[in-house]
Amino acid sequence: MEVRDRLLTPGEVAALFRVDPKTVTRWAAAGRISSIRTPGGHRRFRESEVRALLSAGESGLPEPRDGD
Amino acid sequence: MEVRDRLLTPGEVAALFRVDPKTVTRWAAAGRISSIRTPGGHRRFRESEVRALLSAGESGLPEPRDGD
DNA sequence: TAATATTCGGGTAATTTGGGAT
DNA sequence: ACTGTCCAAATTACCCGAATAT
Repeated sequence: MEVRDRLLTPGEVAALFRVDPKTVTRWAAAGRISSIRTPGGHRRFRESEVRALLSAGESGLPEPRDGD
Repeated sequence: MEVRDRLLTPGEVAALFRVDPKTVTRWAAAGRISSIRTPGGHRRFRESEVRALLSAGESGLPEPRDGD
């Protein structure tokens, strides 16, 4: 759990998952992904969490890890 | 193996292979093709892997599998 | 301050999922 | 063994105007 983590915009997260930015907003509203709120009400997402979710697919093959 | 790879939707993969989207889902469930899951449960596929599969099998010989 | 792009909200189509029967 | 179709439920995409970000 990194203390210092780069924040991604809804548009950036959407591009990584190949979904609409509004879909990312729904994930945050449903608690499927943690989000930070700017004072203006816009959402930001932790890059480490997003990358972890992107790697958590079902491939049937072993996933490479740090240190391999 | 790039972490950041374009992702394709089940419908797009199905169109490329000229099969029903459900068939693509079965390939993913059987581990024949790796897939990423969105937090909502929908599948995404790596474009590089799909193109590799589309280019494979040009030999005219049957593909070796477990049990052959 | 102004200008542009993005991200709010809601509402309604389209797509995907999973199971089951053919 | 593999694929295409039918179904209901869930998820996602696209529409708008207004607010926020840079």
